[in-house]
Amino acid sequence: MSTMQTLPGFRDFLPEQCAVRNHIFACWREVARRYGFVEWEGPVLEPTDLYKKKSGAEIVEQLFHFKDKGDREVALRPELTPTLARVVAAHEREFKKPLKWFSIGQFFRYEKQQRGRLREHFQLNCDIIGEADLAADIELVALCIDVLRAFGLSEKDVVVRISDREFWTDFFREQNMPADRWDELLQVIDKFGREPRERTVEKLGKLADPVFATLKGGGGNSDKLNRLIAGLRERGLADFIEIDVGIVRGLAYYTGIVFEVFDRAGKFRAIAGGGRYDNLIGLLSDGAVSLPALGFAMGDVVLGELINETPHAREAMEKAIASNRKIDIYIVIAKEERRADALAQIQQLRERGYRVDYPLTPTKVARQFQAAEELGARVALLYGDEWPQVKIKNMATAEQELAPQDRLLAHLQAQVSLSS
RNA sequence: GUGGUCGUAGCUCAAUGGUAGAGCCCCAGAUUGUGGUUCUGGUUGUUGCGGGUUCGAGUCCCGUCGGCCACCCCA
Repeated sequence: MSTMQTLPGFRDFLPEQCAVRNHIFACWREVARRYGFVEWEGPVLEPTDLYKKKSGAEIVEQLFHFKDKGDREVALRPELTPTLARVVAAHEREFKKPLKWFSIGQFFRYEKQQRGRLREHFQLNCDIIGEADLAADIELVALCIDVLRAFGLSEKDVVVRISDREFWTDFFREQNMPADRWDELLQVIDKFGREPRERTVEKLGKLADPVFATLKGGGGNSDKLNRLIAGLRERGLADFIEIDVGIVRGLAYYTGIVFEVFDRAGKFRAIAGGGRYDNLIGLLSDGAVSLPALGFAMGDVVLGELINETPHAREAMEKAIASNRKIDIYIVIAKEERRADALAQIQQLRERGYRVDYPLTPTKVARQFQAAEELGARVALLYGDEWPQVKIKNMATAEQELAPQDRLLAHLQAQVSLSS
């Protein structure tokens, strides 16, 4: 393994990729705040037991884990929910309910990488804690949809498939299945469609026929799911959702509504997923604190791929990135004798919030204008023989005017508004 | 973790078993202080790495590392 390359599944973020990532973060953060969520963060490294206990075997087998120098079994976090549950259990009395928290962070798993699945990725996590009412589920799904819409994705591009684990546990109860087999059966339903039908039949036994019938029939008779649809219809978001009782999700801790987001074309992996986990906080705190909770996560990798291949979303992103990258003013130092005067001015402009760049070493004027162009400067200020006047050039129109250097700021205010 | 496939300059790719190349990018010039154009010149490689076959290997064989695809799994 060469030290010249990244570890498999890890990425370098060169300026271009970093800009993409930051654009994604900015949209995530902006929409979460629009919904009144507040940002928090937890540690990247946790005791391995935190995940062994509650997440289910699927995740634990893929943990990036090792022993630290204190002989502790530790793991890079594969997901945020167990951390959240722990934090909330410890601090819940400090906050009014419901908590509406979001977080943007990096997560890890030790798995052979493939397109859309690396060993490291960034996720938006949005959680509501302390509200058992379905209104919270509706709010959360609406938030998830609005996050996608912030990227220019429409109901033609993405779909939220929604299900309810309670729908299945009620069903198992009716079928007189012992409760200790429910998790296992849910896993079988989760895999339905991904493995041969005979294997599913074999695993389900006498339950096979009724399960198939239910999957085919959908959740039409579920009052809860119908109320959820109605809630989203009221917000004008119904076109984004579909009821699909085949959605169960791999994690063991979900208890109620669960959902996953996919691209309509079915080209990519799941873009986001989440659901209700009313028992997890109680489980992790050994019953000390019991709070209903729900949340979803959305990763940057699949989302980035989808944006890239959805023309209108891609254009919107490129436009946002381009305008964010631009500087406001480029200082052309045409005569080195004026460098000190130029630097004094640069300092003032920067203090006022302008994005300003200039050549660090003596450079031909033509090259300096070229740099101004490439950096996206709206104006260039030329320091040279005109001193104590400064030549102001509008880069878009190529128009030039002279201004006394002590009145430069007033002249600029008319031409250059601050980049945000 | 299993199987398939690929690996040549920073990038995209050429090269019948016979001297490793092109375009782009980057850097520098085209005599005086004005822009994504043009022209000229320049840097860049242990052909992923290690073995083997051969007079001779980028090319064939084996191994290994890495990428991609499928399976597994999917936060």
